Amino acid sequence: MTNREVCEIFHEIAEILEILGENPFKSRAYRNAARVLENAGFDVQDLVREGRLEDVPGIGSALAAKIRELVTTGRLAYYEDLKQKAPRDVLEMLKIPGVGAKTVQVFLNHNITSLQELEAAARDQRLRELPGIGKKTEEEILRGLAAMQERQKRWLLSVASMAVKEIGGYLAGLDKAARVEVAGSYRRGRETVGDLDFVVASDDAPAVIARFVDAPWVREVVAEGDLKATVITVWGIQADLYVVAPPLFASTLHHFTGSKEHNVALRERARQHGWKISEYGIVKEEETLTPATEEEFFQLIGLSYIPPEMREDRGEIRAAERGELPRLVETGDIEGDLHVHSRASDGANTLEELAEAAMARGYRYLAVTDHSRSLAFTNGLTEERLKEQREEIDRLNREFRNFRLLAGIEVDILSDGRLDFDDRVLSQLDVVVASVHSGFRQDQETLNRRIEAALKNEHVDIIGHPTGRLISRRDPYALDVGRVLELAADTGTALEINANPDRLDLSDAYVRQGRDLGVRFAIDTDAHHVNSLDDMQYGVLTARRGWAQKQDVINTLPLDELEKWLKRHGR
DNA sequence: GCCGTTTTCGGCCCGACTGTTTTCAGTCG
Repeated sequence: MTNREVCEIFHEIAEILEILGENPFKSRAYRNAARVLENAGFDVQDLVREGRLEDVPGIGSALAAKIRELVTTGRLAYYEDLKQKAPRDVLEMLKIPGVGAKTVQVFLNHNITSLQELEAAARDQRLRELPGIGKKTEEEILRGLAAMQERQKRWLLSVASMAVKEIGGYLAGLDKAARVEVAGSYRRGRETVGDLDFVVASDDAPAVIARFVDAPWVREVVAEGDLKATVITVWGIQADLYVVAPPLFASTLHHFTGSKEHNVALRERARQHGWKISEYGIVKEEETLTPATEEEFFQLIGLSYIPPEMREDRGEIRAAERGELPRLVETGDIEGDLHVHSRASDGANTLEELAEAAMARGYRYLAVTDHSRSLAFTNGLTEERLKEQREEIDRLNREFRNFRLLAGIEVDILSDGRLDFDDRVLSQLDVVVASVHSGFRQDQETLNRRIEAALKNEHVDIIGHPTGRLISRRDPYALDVGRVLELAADTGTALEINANPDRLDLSDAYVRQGRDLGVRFAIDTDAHHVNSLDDMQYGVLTARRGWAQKQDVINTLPLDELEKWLKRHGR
């Protein structure tokens, strides 16, 4: 029983309790405990073994007993009972927009106990007979049922980014908009976002709202009020707009940047001091303070500035109280990219084009790391072709000033754990990235052996996309990542934060875990085209979400220090 | 169900929008 499995069960229990009309604070307690476990750096099984469950804030005697039962028997009688009362199909009803626990209660009281029955009742116009439900709600439910698949979708950061540029540009162009900022999970740099939130400062809210719902990229207006509006865009992604008077901009921006958990924790803390926090500012002793900036906002409540990427209630508030927040790595710290492909394997560009693009981005170096021979479908390089490429790189480097192409390889970690080139070949290269591209379905033991062999090879500098996941398309390999992190800290091998928005691998949570162990990272784009060099921003966001600092990331090093690191790195 | 410089009992984050109501509950972020 993993942390994640316990969390899922707790979340489900919380939903069932709400539908059953139990004490709302009880379901909150389950949710809260689930969230603590999700973000925890520990394994519940260890805590159970060590009898330390109750030391975890949010877990008292009752929840501890339930976790113990789950971990030791794999089942939970209480949960089995609850499931009888509200089967999964009923919980699905909560996913319909506008339908919450109270509405589901009404359905259950009128013998509507499945999505099918719900749809039938709506079609027969029987729903509108129920208390608190009218014609509009009935229609909304029918629409919601039809769009359920689509609406649950989350969007990759790269897709959201395109929409943000368009919408942000449009809003910024409005006369009445004094300030425009994107908020929400996009601003926090989450790997996927469910919708987009914009905050605009204006003295004329109605005018801004009117232009927003009337924009050319609006497909459907979901809600329209005096201060906020919600639309579905032509790209399918939902966009929310909040318009406030200029003095309230910073408070509102903070509020809608979230996360929800961060906000709740912050308000809870404020309440303990006798203050009150809302999007309208901070109330201290009857006086409402409206900070001009987010920096001032945090200052007013006795905290140092918490960057958006850290606002997840994962310990950032306590760190800010103590002035112990890390100084997160920034895009401007990046001196070069250590994993890109050229035309020699499956990339699109020549070495010159790659070098030029790197220099245009202010980089001091770029490692060309084409695939190795065994990846035939990528036109992987043989030893001979690798040698030719090295010669061309040497020739080009003689012409560059303040820039260096590094000769590298993305060497395949073969199914049996050997590398695709022997040590003699690898030792002649500047940078060696080792990655798994086959045998994804092997068992955990085998996969760990393969990666561990690569980590222990003294010529390997970086493990590429360490867990192999593709966001919302392919799960990670069955890897014990904890063990990989520990070994990487030991051997001094860097782990990649692959910046490709489909990968973001390592993920933010693993970065955080690795950082605490002293792992070094390389933020690489794995670009197959010069345009993808710009993906670096997503990798940096992920690193920041994992609390990584400049010194945790090897490609922030100036060239001479990087070369020293590549030669030694801790061995 | 948790928790305690206000508490071992009585609290537990805050406000806008919508629809169904005639003053508010439910939902959402």
